[in-house]
Amino acid sequence: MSTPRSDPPPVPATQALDAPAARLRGRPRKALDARDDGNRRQLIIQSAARLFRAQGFDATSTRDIAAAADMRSGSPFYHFESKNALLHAVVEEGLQRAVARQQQVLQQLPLQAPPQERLAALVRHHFEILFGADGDFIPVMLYEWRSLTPPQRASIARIKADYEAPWMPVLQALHAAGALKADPALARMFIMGALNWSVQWYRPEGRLSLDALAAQALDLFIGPPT
Amino acid sequence: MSTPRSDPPPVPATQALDAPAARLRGRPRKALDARDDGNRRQLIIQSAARLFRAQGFDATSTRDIAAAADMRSGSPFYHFESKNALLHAVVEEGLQRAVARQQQVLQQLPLQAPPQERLAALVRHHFEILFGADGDFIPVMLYEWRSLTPPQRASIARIKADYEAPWMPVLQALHAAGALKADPALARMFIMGALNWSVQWYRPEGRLSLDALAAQALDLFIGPPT
DNA sequence: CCTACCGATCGGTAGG
DNA sequence: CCTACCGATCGGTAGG
Repeated sequence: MSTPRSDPPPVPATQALDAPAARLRGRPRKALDARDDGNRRQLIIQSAARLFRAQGFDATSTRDIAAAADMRSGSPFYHFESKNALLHAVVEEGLQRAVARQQQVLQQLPLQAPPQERLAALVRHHFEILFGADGDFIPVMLYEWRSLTPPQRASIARIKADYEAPWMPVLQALHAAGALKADPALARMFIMGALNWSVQWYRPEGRLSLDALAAQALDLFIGPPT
Repeated sequence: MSTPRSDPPPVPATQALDAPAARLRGRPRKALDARDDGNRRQLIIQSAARLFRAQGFDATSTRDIAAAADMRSGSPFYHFESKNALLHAVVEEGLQRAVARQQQVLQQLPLQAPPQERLAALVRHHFEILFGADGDFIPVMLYEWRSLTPPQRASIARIKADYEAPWMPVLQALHAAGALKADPALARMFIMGALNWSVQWYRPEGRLSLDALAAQALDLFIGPPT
């Protein structure tokens, strides 16, 4: 009457032995598009990001992740050394994408764009990172920073600095122009905090659009556009 | 050679039986000030708050808490139904204290105090809550909201509403006076987010005082005092 | 990448 | 409030 100590068997548990003649009747194969690629690793990262965001790192078991990626419980460890290494991969990948996309956004601005317009683009893009299509990665970083090991944190902090760097000259220009009343370095911390905290209360499916959200944030920090 | 399955024995493990004559030579008594009060429960809450903040709710075992409160592993369950009930108690107690102290702060303001001064008091007090003497409770709420059960969240949300209520008339007055450029309801979310996020980066032992921190936040949101 | 499993830890409890 | 323990779960691994 005791609970089995090992993983539950796969769906069809008819023959236990892997007799050569039974090979083709074994466990159903994965869908073709999910096999033989090198993107099993990506699938794990994607699944982990979603679960880590929804439930938290500690509350997500590696078995949950394996199931979400359509694998058996031990298989994520073929791709990742540890659960922590997987968290690191999620955060690193999300942050690298964010840096790349932010650079694109900034390059698409007119060369002479005023700092107000630059800040608007940065803020709007930041909300996109938080709530857009693959918007699980950065919230995982925001929530689970504590779960990274110190060396992992150092590794992530370097990429994070790349993300934050472009904000400073913009805030300094706004401060010099009198549009920003606080010290630019502290303003950056407060502003990013205000934006990041929105993952706690903003719901993209609600009435308020991301554009309107960004406009209100800018109103608060530097007043309405002139 | 296997690890013991039960808790490690108390420091002196000489006699196993509780022979009446040996009563007075048993396990050392707790310090007098920690005994016979009804405040063992408070000690557990206090210890849990500190550990939950430092390590997170999931990463803190009830054994850690028991040890920090100078008890054996099962004893917290004499005072609390479950680990979750303990988390709820921590958050509830912290929030109730915050509401009470905030009311005091507001009552000490001059009756005719302008909204700028009122917001300054609210912001300054909020930082006090986050970084002051027993500053573990509210950060636990901010970090571990997800770990509360839905009924617990509803219970806490009611007290949270009491805490947040006094902010709205102040922000509305500032908006009407032209000092606050964003919609007051959204401004409240952004402002509290900016303040709350500071637990991620501000260190009270650093160069920046809480007063200076509050002044900078006010500069950002409504400009320098006139 | 799966099978079958280990060792550790954890929340919680019966009984005193 | 302690003792002694249970059942479940979890991260991770050897071997194929």
